[in-house]
Amino acid sequence: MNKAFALVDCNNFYVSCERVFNPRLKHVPVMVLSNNDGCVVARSNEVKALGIKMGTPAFKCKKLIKEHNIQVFSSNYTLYADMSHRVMETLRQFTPDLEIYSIDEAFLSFTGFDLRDCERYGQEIRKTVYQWTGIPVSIGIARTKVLAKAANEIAKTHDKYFGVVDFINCSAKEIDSCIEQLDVNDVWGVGQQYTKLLKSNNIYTAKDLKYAETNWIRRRMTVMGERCVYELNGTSCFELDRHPAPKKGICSSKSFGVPVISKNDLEEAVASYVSRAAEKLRSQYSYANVLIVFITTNRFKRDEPQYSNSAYIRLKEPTSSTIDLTKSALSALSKIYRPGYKYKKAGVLLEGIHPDSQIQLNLFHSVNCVKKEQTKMLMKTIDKINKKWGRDSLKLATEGTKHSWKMRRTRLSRRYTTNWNELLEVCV
DNA sequence: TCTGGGGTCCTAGGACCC
DNA sequence: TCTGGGGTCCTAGGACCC
Repeated sequence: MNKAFALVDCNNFYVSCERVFNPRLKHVPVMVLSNNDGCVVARSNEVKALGIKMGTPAFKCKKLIKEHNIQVFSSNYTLYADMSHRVMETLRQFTPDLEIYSIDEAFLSFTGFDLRDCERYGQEIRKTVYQWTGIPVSIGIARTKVLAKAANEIAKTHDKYFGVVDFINCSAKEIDSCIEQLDVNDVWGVGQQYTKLLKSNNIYTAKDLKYAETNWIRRRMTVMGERCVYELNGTSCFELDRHPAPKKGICSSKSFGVPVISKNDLEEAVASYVSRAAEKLRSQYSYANVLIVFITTNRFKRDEPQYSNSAYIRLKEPTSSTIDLTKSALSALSKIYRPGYKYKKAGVLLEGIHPDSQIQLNLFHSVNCVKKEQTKMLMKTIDKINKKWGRDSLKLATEGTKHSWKMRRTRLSRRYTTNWNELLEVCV
């Protein structure tokens, strides 16, 4: 059967989340910053119109913020994650056959639907998501994922389509004239490097790429590039990924709000990051046997002494215990820590990840099965308590309590949907 | 003063195996 | 003078995504 995909993408997602609970933000310029209030990661249309690019450091747009009274927010991931969940659950009402692709995007399978009605389905979805969650979305519908992405891009940038672009009921000629307006950089899978390469070879738009020579594309952009060209031509190469595989690598890292100098502070931070990573590891029922710890100074401060290093540890035995992982991480940190530097960032990576049902024990390492079982129960209990009473209700002492290095979030909105003390107040 | 965080896939090359 | 063929696994590096 011919496949059909709809890509539902939330418009300016983080900004839209802020607007749901603060109507005063409608029709005024709004932006959301990354961790540490560092870079711009979400912009309302008004901010986009001012020419502020995604990823711009906040301090570089200070003047524009003041001039245009841009409303600025720190990232409120608790709120965004909960709103995302609500949007996805709403989409699930239309079909259980969907892939949650990112915090603000999902592919829906329309295969088997009466495809003459695509446009109407799209409008219905848009209306319902807005009514139930307050989040505006755009929808692209096509025979392949890459084309659905392209249709979505067009829906988002041209008001005349009212948020839904359906390529399935378009002729090839109509599709061509649409994707001719799309910069090749806006094609899913074409990033900065490939854009440079393509443009220097006279491939400027999505349409140019569609008709490019596939052998050349394969040679220069690997098999992924070739698949992308096929998808633009309507031949589906990427399936709906309904059950995402467990992660092969888990990373937890963050920049510090203030430069960190003391080893003790660094240890606290690393222990906290291990704790986050181990939680993620256990939530997908896996063990890891490789741990990497890295620390680095602020690379933007050229006049300050620079140092960065990482330590790789192959664990004697795979584990998911925060206690075991923390011990290894701290001994790794000791090896690379050098006093006298101003550290800006630290992180922990877990690799060599396998399901906890397929664990390879070490022949030369005595196994204390009772202790193993006890640790497993302990971790389970900690996870349960933290789930019920909030993150960090129970943690290792090594993680510290002061966290003087924690990230800066000076413009944080409330956790309107997940915390009783932060509910929206309405004055009548 | 101030520059994010967390992932994926593909390829080439080396070590090693029979 | 002559030096196989066919694999797997691992790692590093480079591209991409949101």
